[in-house]
Amino acid sequence: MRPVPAQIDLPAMERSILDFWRDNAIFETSTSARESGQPWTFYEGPPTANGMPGTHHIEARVFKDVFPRYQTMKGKYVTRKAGWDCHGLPVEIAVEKELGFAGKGDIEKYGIAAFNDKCRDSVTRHVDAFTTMTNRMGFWVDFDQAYWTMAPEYVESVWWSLKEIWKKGLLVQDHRVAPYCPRCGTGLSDHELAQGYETVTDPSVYVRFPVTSGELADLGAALLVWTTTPWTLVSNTAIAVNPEVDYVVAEVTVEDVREVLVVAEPLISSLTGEVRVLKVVKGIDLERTTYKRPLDLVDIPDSHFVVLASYVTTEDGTGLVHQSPAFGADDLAVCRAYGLPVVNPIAPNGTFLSEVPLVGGLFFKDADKVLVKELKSRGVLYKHQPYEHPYPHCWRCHTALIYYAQPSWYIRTTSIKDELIRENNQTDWHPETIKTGRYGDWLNNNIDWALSRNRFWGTPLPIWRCEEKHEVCVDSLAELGALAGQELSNLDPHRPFVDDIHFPCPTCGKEMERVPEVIDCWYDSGAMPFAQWGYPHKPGSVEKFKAAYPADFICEAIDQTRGWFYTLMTIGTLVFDQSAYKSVLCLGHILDKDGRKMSKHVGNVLEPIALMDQHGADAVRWYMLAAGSPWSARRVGHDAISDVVRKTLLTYWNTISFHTLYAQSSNFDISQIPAVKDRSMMDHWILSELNTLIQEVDIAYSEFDSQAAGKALARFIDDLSNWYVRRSRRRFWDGDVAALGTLHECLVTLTQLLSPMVPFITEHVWQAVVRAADSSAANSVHLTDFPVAQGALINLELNSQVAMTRRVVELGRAARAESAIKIRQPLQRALISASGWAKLPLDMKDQIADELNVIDLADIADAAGDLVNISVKANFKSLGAKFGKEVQDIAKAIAATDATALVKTLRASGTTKVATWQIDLDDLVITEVPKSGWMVASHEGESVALDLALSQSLIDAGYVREVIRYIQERRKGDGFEISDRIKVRWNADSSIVAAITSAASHISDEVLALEFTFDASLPAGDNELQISATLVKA
RNA sequence: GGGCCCAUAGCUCAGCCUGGUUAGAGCGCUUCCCUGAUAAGGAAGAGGUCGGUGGUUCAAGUCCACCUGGGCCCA
Repeated sequence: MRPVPAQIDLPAMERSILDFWRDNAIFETSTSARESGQPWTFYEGPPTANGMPGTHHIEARVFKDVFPRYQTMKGKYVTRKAGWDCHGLPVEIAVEKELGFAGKGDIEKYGIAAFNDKCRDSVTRHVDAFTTMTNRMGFWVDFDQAYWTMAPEYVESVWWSLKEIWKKGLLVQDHRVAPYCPRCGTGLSDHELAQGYETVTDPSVYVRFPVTSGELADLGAALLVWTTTPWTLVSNTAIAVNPEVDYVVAEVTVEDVREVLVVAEPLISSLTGEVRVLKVVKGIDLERTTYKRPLDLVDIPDSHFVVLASYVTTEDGTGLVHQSPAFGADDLAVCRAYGLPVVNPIAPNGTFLSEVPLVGGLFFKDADKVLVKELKSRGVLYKHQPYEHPYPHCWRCHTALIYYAQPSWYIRTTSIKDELIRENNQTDWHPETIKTGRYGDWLNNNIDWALSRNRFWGTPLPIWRCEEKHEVCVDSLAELGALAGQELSNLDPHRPFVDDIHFPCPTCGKEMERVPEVIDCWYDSGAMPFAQWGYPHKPGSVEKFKAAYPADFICEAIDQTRGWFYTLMTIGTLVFDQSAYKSVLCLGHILDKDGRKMSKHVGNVLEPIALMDQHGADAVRWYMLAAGSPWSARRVGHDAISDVVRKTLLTYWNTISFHTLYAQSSNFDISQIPAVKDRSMMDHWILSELNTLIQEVDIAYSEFDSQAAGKALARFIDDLSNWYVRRSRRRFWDGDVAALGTLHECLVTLTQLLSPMVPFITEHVWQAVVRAADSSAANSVHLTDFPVAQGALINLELNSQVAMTRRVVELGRAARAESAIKIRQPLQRALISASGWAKLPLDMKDQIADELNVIDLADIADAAGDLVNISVKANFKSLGAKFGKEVQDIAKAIAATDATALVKTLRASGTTKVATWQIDLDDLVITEVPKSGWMVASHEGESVALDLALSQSLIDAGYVREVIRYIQERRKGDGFEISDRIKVRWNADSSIVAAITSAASHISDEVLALEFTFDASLPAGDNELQISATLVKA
């Protein structure tokens, strides 16, 4: 067995393990060896390669690593194909910044081909950084087979799926309301939008909309509507009310002028004057009520009635919201549901179309003043006041943005809502609350997927159109080539090259050209289950796809609920009528040590490689997996990481080091380990705990609960190190092969159980300890099978007895500390009170006596008799269940009763009456402590009492312990090996010489002395008993 | 503005589903002990208005409502 140093430099060790894995192709072997196993499918959510990796990337990647490793050990065939998300606005923005561009115009001037080349370069650069970090952290994923969403075969696969959707009629062009800068003539992304909010003061107007049908019309009522954008009234199409809200029809009288207005009941205060409520109507009952619009400047057919919309609130305004679908996303969605037309009287430059009366040619914002005046003159303006609110402006030119309907391509996901909900119900979410919570809500309120982007670096939308609006959707370069009558199989399927392909319309013969948009890059990543194989075009892809769909496991952070989790499920359901994954682990985010989100701007980002080089990748991994709930947001800092390392990983390491120390000195040979039945109770206990642990960890891993696995493993490491090893030390000194063998077996299994979480240190241990002792062991811990629990070795009673033993020892130590008598000083006896004490095996009682350095142990009940003080307390849990609200009175009655007599009666007869209540033993919490002369420690009904009386023989025995300890310390200080035999000459204070001399042979045995000679000429030692000694190797 | 999640010791977190009267663990700090694992191990102490306010209940960290702060997603 190779010697294992007591200290370990985790980062250095990890580098050598990385070399070992690479040189011996361990990852490749771990999967290829399982090729005949049942597949267990993992999908890698591709990181967007638009920036450098951060510590939050480690988080998801640790979880993506640990469960595939576990499943591999369980015999499953788990391939792990890497992937890179290459397209999208973030990449474009990074490149624009690099080139110093200020907008889309600059890109067009620069040339789309050249710009896209730059994007491609940028992606490649960042992929390298991700690869380095991924390797360093020990995430096993196959980079050689990685899919790239910008690869031609990937793009063609995406095209194929889009055509499938298009053929179903679910990929259509429609309007989309998006923020738009009328000066720059461009839409803005959300990201850009966030940078440009400014506080402005707009006119807010309350306007009357007279009802023209039904009972309300007979009353002469008008709907009262509030808006901060009077210019949108030109295109008023409908009025929305909340179906759940109560609306009042109120008669309002001001200076003898009387009118009837409708507002939401909670907002009745928006009415001024004398108000009399005529009736109350639910919003839902107002549906389709027609009204006369205040302005009739443009033609809007088949409209102007009340619609229902749950987004309408009663926070401000009147609870009736005017709808202008060209200028509001909510408005558009609501009006579309009612089949209302989208009328847009504003030109792309932000001015009203010239043919619009009154405001034609005016900039939209400037029209407000004119329109308010007009409303006033028409007598429909009820109130008018300035309103201050944040409003988005263009971050480049500070022009007020306009929410503006632009043509956009949609996937009609709303039409498969039921299927999505069905698939979601069959999905195994971790944590479960996401299924019905955040994600379920999102599906229930599903809106169509706005798929297109007016950008450059993305998968081009494969739709060609002629001027007659005939459409062709293309599923591959081959199909495109056939249509265009040219060989295109080597065409780069990106802009601008695909834009250059034109062909005659199959329907009318006119020339077709591609629509200008590219698609949302979220579609790219959501298409990875099939596109990673180039399905269905690439040879072999059909088989590969079928074997790996859907995934057994995916894992990302919580922000992916509307990102990848959604696009995967949606595309899968659209194309294959089945979600792309069965189980999904949804992680919380990583925050900095103060609970703030990590951002470059704040400067609190932890650089991942530096973090791992400081603490070790295993340390960071263990922290991510086992500290705190994976699904809650968690803080990460240096101190937090080094804590968990010390506590768990170094304790594990110390145990390994201890084992090798004694295994080496006694030539430990695994073939000599005795059968389990021939081993001691301690061995049986730790093997019982070990097999319990296997079951616990197996279940935890299979349920994706790394925290539970980590907790169980940490507890076992503590049991092993701080109880089994500690209590068995003498056996290790003696080279007891049963003890060494048991510890070895525990460490082998423990190393395997730990290996998915901390693959480096466990590999190191496997090589240095396991393979060194057993030439038949696998080449790597990661090539082993997951341990199988032996039920026959689990003994729960033994487990709980040892747990009790440890609790009693803890109490004893507390009493010792309190008494100020050091543990080296033996005591005559201790009294124990603990349920189950009588049945405790002698072995364990001996251990307690040994730990506490006490000669006799006795049950408090037997030994103490009247020496015991008994106190009782009401057990509210059991009393509450029986007597309900009377418990307080019973508790008082119990407190007033003589405790000793009460317990005596109860112990004799099992039940008794306190005042008028019949109670039994379970209704009391009994604490027994000895009376004076004893040192007592108690906790939760268990007590240990120490007899502090010291006889001369006890004191002498204490001296002997002092001498033994002194010589042991000298052995270590003088640099003797643990097995060296020595000769000792000693001296000590004259008062203790006799006691030591009479214990000479015992002392000699303990310190491995062949000679133990008193020598009065030695100078007195610098300690309380003046002990001194010289040690010579024998 | 809306939805969801979170808030417990100086720090990192259990406990909450299923309410029970002394709220735990680890780290850190102070003191002490043990030592043939020693840059380890053990004990004690200090440290908590369980984010706030109301409510339900004999009893609330735990259940309910609202509020505050943080996070995520969406506007």
